[in-house]
Amino acid sequence: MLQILGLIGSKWSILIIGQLRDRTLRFGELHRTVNGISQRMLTLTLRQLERDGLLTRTVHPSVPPRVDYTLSELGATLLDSVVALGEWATTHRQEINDNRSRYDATHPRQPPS
Amino acid sequence: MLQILGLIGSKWSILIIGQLRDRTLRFGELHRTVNGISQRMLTLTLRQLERDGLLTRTVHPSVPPRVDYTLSELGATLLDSVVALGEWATTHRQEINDNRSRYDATHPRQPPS
DNA sequence: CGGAATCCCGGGTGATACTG
DNA sequence: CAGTATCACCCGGGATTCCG
Repeated sequence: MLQILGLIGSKWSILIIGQLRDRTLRFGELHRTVNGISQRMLTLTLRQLERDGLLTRTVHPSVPPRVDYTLSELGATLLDSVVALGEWATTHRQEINDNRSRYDATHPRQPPS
Repeated sequence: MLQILGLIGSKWSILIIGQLRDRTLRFGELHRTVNGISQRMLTLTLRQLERDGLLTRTVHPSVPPRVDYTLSELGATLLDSVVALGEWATTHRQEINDNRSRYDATHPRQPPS
């Protein structure tokens, strides 16, 4: 259970699954569309998602190489929840940032001596 | 956006919010019901959730001390997504574990020399 | 193009002990 | 009971370089 949540927990997993919502994407396309992810983390996260069977990895034996990533059926069952999470984050982003600012203002880290 | 997802991302956040689904809990109760969390991580995660305004922390000036944690309105708006995620994890737990085993069996870490 | 390998740092996390 | 403090470690994650 903890491991399963750990998988979902990765913000990168959420973003990647969100990107594959309704289309197949290549490695480079994911790299460009997933904001701020490094090549390393993209590779590692994709491997993990593949291992868990949430997406399928298709290698086209061409030159130059081409690798496609598509949500599996299992991955698709996660879509609704993931999309909901993403929308929640977008919707309440400002509110949360405000809360953080207010909290930080009223809870000084180093109580003034 | 990334920070917001990072917040949700924590498996502990998901589990804690799930526990507070329909009731107020004390620190010790959370410690007992959230499987495998250390006291330290429980404290830190609760602080973070409080900072973001997802839950409210109420200190009762009694002896012994008593601290109650309750979902805020904002936190409640996350409930549906979080609960859905939890149910998904429970439902597909076995399937994912099978996928992992199969993957590991067919993708040796050290290719036999 | 789509990785794998290596180096390296910061911080996330657990264990333990102490406190109001 | 509900934390805080401290130490120590592991690993998530970036930067860089090399490969098929």
